[in-house]
Amino acid sequence: MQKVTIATVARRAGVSRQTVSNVINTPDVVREETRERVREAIEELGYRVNQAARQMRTGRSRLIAVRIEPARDGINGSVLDRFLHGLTDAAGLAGYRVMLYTAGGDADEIATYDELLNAYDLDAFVLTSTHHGDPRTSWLAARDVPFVTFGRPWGAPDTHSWVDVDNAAGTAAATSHLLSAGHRRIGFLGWPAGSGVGDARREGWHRAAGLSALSATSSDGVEPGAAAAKSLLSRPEAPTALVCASDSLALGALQAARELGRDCAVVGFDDTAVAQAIGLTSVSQPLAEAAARCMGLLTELLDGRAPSLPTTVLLPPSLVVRQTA
Amino acid sequence: MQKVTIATVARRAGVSRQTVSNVINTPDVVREETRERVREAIEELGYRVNQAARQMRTGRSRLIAVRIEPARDGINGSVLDRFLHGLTDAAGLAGYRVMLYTAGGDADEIATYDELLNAYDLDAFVLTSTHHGDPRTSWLAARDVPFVTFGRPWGAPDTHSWVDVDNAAGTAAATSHLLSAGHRRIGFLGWPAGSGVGDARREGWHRAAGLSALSATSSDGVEPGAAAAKSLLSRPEAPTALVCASDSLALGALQAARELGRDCAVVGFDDTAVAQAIGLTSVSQPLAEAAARCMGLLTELLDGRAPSLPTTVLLPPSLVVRQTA
DNA sequence: TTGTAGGCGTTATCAG
DNA sequence: CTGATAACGCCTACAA
Repeated sequence: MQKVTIATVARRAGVSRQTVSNVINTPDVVREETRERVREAIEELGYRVNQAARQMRTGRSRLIAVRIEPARDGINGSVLDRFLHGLTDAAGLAGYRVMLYTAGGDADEIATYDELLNAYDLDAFVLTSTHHGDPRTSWLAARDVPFVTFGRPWGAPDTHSWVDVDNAAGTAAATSHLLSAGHRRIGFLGWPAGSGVGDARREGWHRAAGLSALSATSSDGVEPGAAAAKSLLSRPEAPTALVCASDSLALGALQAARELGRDCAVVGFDDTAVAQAIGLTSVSQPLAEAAARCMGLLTELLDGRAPSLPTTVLLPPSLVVRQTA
Repeated sequence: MQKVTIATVARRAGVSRQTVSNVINTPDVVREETRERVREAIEELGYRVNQAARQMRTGRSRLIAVRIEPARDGINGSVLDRFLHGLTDAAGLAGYRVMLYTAGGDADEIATYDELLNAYDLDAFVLTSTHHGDPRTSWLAARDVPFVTFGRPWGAPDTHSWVDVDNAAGTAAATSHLLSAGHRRIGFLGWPAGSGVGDARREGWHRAAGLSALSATSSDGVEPGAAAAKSLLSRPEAPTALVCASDSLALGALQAARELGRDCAVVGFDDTAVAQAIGLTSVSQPLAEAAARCMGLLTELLDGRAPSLPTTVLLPPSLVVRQTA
């Protein structure tokens, strides 16, 4: 099977190479009849535009890059993977492909940008896990590289487009659910202040639960969560329900309650595999939609019809009610 | 910042473009001194080979493709993600990049191969989730497309290179561990016969546990696993320990034992986040190593120094002992 | 509406 | 060992 180029198609359809190119890139400029004939030839020959050649001419690769992270504590790591899947789907629909890379830290990641940009002419980046003082966004912005972030620019002005999930709304919904189930003392188990995501999750609970409610903080993980929950449940006026900043913490809370022989409703966050497996009520992020919206913003950027102001998208999470609350 | 091409470097180093190319691709053909001068120029200018141009010349893209699957039941889905991460790492080290795609089924996936091959000149594919009568391998083989599979060719002869984890050894190790802990009636909770992976996991247990041992099958999942475990534990001569084909099943078994008020040791498979979270003893697959070996086989294939016979790699899993066994 | 003439950055070929 | 030349497949002018 010989390689099929634009010339092969042209010969088959009895037109010039240029006409074939027009049919592909600017169809409306070609007469209906000719267009049809060319399309048939393309079909019959199974012709596909060669990206490398196109890229060399246009300087665009139709490739976008995303970093794949190691599955950190494993329990919450799957969030990124579901996002990745959604992004690959959405990119494919828009005629783009997703390229993966790994990086050890921000500096390492920036070096990778440089390489990817120079060697592969990447069209855009999707950044995840944004954090306070993130150097990646400013690097990209300084070079006019198109990008969107999944996660808002914590502590920085909105100088670029982003998509995020309304974390506060998630914990607020969880708290409301507990309130309407009759709970009156609803506690919060979260991370130490300073992480944007963690603070937002606390704030949503705080708003809905009222001032008198108890809270505790611990680093993420089942063990630390159990310890913190235990101290919370041992106080006078102990909460009868706990909203947690992650499924890991929620699992810890569940263990603490069991060990103490206490009945305590628990809600987690992220609706991970663990939550599904053990019947933990949890706040679920709309990851496929988030990915699709990221891709949508990106195509706007790449097609040049970018709005003058950066677009921001805040998606509401949903509560998945199971046995624990 | 102007675009830096091979010509820029050539001018800076005071040599011809070709010499620069030689320094990059066949260094030993250039005189030491010249080579050094060119290398300095490359360094100073931050020059990077343009993949698109190189690809056009050589027909090779230094890109390999992997399918990303939706996180099926979620609980076991993370296995593929860890593999993906390892592969991205290994590929980067070997100078390759990983491109992602999704597909609804085998036919859909084959159509994607065709597109990826034509449009992006992909160098190779890594297939996961091989199964009986897999049409993908024969399609690729018929077109001489380099590929390796993570998962052996079930029920077919070894006509291509593959990497797999020795599933039977994993369950055998789990069983031995239980035996040395004093258990004498060790049961197995697995999937219905027919899936290569499931059959291998059963066989390893069977070999180590002996003929008299009990087993039950159910589809994967916590609920089905609990039901099957319950019936197993209700029989006379019920097992005192259960080896399971997955962490989902193991979790079900744990629930069943608790509901029945029975003490039963349980071992899962895959060492997923759930196992880590709840302290489930589980068989762990060396996914990073599997990915690295896949990449190793691939580079052999791509560098033309492919052995005449396909290479097969069988990796031993390891048992992660936690509280449940 | 269609055809013709470069050139994108590399590398292979072949002469010096 | 080094340097000139052509070609990979496509797209953007420009001319017909």
